[in-house]
Amino acid sequence: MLEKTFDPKTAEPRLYAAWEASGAFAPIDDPAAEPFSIVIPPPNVTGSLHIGHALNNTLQDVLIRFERMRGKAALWLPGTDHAGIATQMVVERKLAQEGNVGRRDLGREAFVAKVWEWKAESGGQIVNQLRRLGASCDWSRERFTLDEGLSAAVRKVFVALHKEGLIYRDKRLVNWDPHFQTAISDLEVEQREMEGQFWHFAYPLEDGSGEIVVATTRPETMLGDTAVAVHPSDERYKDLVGKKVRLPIVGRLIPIVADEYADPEKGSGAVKITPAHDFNDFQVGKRHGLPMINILDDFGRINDEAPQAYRGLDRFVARKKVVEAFEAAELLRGIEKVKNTVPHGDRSGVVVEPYLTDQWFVNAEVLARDAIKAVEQGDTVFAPRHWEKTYFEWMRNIQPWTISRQLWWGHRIPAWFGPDGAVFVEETEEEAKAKARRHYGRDEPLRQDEDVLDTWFSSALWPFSTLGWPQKTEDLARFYPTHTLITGFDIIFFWVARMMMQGIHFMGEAPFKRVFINALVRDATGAKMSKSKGNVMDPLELVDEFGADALRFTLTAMSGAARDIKLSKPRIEGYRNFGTKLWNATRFAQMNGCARAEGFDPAKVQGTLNRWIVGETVRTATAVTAALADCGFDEAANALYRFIWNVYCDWYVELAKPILNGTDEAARDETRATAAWALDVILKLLHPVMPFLTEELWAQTAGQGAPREHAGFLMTARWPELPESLIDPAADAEIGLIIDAISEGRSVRQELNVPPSARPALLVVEATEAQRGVLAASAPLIAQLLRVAEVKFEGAAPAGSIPYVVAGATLALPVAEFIDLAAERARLTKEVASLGSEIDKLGKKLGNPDFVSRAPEEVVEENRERLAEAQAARAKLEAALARLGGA
RNA sequence: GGGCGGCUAGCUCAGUUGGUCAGAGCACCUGGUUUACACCCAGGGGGUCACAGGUUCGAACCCUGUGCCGCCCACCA
Repeated sequence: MLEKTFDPKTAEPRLYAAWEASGAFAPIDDPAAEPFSIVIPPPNVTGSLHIGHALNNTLQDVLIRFERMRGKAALWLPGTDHAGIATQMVVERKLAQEGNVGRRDLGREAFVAKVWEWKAESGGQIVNQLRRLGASCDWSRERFTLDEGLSAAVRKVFVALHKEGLIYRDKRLVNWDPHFQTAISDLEVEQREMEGQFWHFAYPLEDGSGEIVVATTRPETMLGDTAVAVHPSDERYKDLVGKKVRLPIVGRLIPIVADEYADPEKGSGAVKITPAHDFNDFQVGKRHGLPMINILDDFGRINDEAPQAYRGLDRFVARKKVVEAFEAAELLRGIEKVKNTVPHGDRSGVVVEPYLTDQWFVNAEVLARDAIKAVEQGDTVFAPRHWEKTYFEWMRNIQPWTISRQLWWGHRIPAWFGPDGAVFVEETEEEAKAKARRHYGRDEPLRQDEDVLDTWFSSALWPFSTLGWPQKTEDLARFYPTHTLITGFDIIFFWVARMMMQGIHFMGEAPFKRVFINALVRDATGAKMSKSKGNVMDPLELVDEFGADALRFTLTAMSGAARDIKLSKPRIEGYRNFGTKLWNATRFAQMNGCARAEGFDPAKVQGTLNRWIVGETVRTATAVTAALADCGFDEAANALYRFIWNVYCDWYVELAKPILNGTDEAARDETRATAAWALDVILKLLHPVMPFLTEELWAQTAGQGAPREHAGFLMTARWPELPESLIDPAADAEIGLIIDAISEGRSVRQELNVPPSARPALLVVEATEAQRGVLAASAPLIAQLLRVAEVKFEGAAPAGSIPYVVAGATLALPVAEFIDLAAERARLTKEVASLGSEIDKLGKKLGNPDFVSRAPEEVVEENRERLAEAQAARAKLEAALARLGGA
C-alpha cells in the first residue's frame, strides 16, 4: 500500500541512480529507430545551477523523455563549457583569497595547472545538480570544450578557416577590457547609460590667429589627437582647412582636415580626431593618413606617448588632470552635463577602451550568408517564430568577429611566428615547424601566439565537435544534424548564430532543424540573472522544499513563449499538491483493487462511465502528444493538470465509487480495469514532466495482474498512441448530463443553505425519454454525489420544491422545510436576470439581418438553439418564481 | 534613432485560425468528520480584456495611432 504522500527526498536519488545504472539514458541501439538528438547548451564549469538552467534543462528533459518514449533513438548530449574569462576570473579570485600570488607571478603554465586542478575539484558541481533535476542526459557521452577531441576540432577549424582566408590577423581598433587586459568582441560590450559631461576645449591655431573649439566626453584622449576635422562644406571653417592647431599640453602641431564625418549641426562643428582611441576617428585617420598614437597601456593607464606628467596615470585620473590643465591655461570653453551611454565589459564591469592592437578576426560576413539562407529556406525554424527577425537583423549586419583573447585559460591559437614575424598557422607545432623550414630553408626558432580563442569559438562547434568531428564517427553520422536546440534568447548571437555558421560551413548542413527559444528567468528587478552579478535564485533549495517534479512542472507550465518567468513559491506548492493528488488517486485505485488486466482493451469497454473516461483519456493523450511534438510545453502541462485533477479525480473517481462498492461484479471488474488503464496512460503522459513521482507510482502499482511492461521502467515504456475511434459521443452526452445534474443541484443546495445532512429526493420533472433513461440508470450515482435519498420521476414539481434546468430538462429538489424563501427568490431572480441578458444579446444578434445572412449557417443555428434553450429555461424559472409568490 | 515583447480578476498568468472567450491557479468569502487525498472536497464573489479610432454581421483576438513597462541593436565631438 502506498504511503499517504510521495517522498521526493528519498525517492529521487534512488530512482535517478537506478535509471542511470540501467543505461536508459543512452539512445537505444535499434538501427531502425529514428534518431532524435539535442545538445545541451553547455553550462560554464564555474557555474552552479540557477533557475534559468532549471527551466532550460527541464524543457530539454521533457522533450527527450517524450521522444525516447515514442521509440526514437533519443540522445541528449551533455557537457560543460570552459568559459574562458569567467573561469579565469573565479580561479584568480580564489588565488587572491588564499593569499597566494596573482596569476602573473605564478606564470602561465602553473596558473593553467591551477585551473585544471580547480576544475577537477569543483567543475562537476553543475553536472550533479542537473542530475538532481532529473535530467536524463547520456552521461557516457559527456564532453568538455577543452577536452582533447574538442580541442582538435577547434584547431582544425581555425586552420581551415585561415587557409580559406576567413580568419585573418589585423591591427585594428578593438574593444579592450583594461581589467582583464584582453580584447573582447562587440557582443561582450554592454552599453550603460551614465551621467557624463561634455568638455569644450579650445585648440589655438598655430599662427595665433584664433582658436577652434572641440568637445569631448573623454578629455584624456586629446593626448592622442592627431587632427581636427570640419565638414568640407562648413563655411565657418572653410579658410582653416589645411591650417594647423597646436595641441595644448602636448604641444604637437596637428592639421585641420575636411571630412564629412564632422557634423556642422553638432557642437561647434569641429571635432577632435583621436584615431587610436575612437572607432569613428579611426576611419577618419585612415582616410587622411593621420598618425595613430596609442596613449594607453594594457591596464588603461597613460603610456609614454604622453607628456611626463601624465605617464602612468589611470585614464580617469588623467582625465581630471587634463581638464585642470585646460582650465589653468584658460582654454576650457565650457562644461555641459549630458547623459551618455558608455561601453562596459560585460564580465569585468569596467569601462572598455577602443584600443589599437594585433588581433585575430573571423570574416563572419561570408559565413553568415549560408546561415541566413538556412533560416530563410526553413531548414532551421525558430520557435517562437519572431526570433527569426532578431537572428536576421544581426546576421545581416554582422561585423568581423574578434576571436583572440589575451587570456591563459582557453584554446591556444595554433599560430607560430618566425623571427621575422612571418606566421605559420597549422594544427600542430610540428607542422608549423615543417612549414617554417620550407619557408626559411632552415630551422628557425618559432614562438607560438600567446593568445587563446574566444570561448564561443569552441562553443560554435558544439553540435558536431561533441559527436566526434573531425573523426567520421557513427554518432556523427547518426545524430548530426541535431533535431531541436532549446536555449535562451540572450545567446542567439553569441551561440546560436555562430553554431549555424560553423555547422553549415563544416558539415554542409545546419546543426538543428528547430531552435526553441525559452523565456529568460529574471530577478525581482527585471534584471537578467547571471553568475557574475550574483543575483541568482537557487533551484536546488526549491527542489529540497517541494521536490524536483513540482519545480519541473511549474517551470513547464509557465514556459509560455517569449515571456519572463517570475517564479513564486505558492505556485510551486500548488503543483506539488497536484503531484500528491495523483499519488492519492493511484492510492485509491490500489485500495480498490484496480489493476490493469493483461489483454485489457479499451475499445471493448461496456459501461457508459468507462467509455467516457476512455474517450477523455484519448483526448488528453492526443492533445499532450501534439503539444509536446510542437514544443508546446505549457499546453501539455496544463492539459494534464486539468484532465488529471478536474476530470479523472473530480468526476471519474467519484462516479466510479458507487460502482466499485456496488454488487454488479461485471461492472465493478470493468471499472477496476479501466481505472487502472487510464492511470497507466496518465503516468506515461505525465512522465516527461514529472519523472520521479510517475516512475515511483509505476513501480508501486506493478503488482498482480499488471501488464508485463510494468516490469521495466516507465521512462522506457511506450508512449500511448490511442485512436480517436475510442471516443464515444453518446457516453460524453450521458455523463455530461449526470455531471450537470449534480453540479447544478449542489449549487442550488448550497445557495439555499440546505443542510449537508438533508437527504431530499431529486425530482425529474420534465425530460426526454433518453434523459430519463440516463438519469434512471445512474440514480445511485447521483444519489450519492448530490446527497439525495433517491431520484424520482414525477409529472410535476410539488409546492415548495426548487427547480433547476439542465440541458433542457427540469429537475427539482423538494426542500421546502429547509429553504429560506427570500434566498430562493434571490436565487431565481438572479438566474432569470442572467438568462434575460443572454436572451437579449442573442435576440439582438439574431434580429440583425446582416448577421443572419452573412454569418456561417452553423453559427446562426447554434445561436438559435442557444436562444431557444435560454428562453425555455427562463420560462420555467419565472413560473417557479411566480409560484413562490410574495415579494 | 531602429527593432522586439508586454499591458486580461487583488497577485501570477491562459486565451490556437475573429463566432459558449471572458478563464485557471493563488489569495479572499461560505459550507464540509462524502472511509484516495485538509498538499482535500463543495459552493461563491471579483475584470469597460491599457486607451482611441478603424475593418467586420460579429473584435481580448485583425489594422492604425497613443500611452505606460521591459528588453535588444545602433549612435552619441
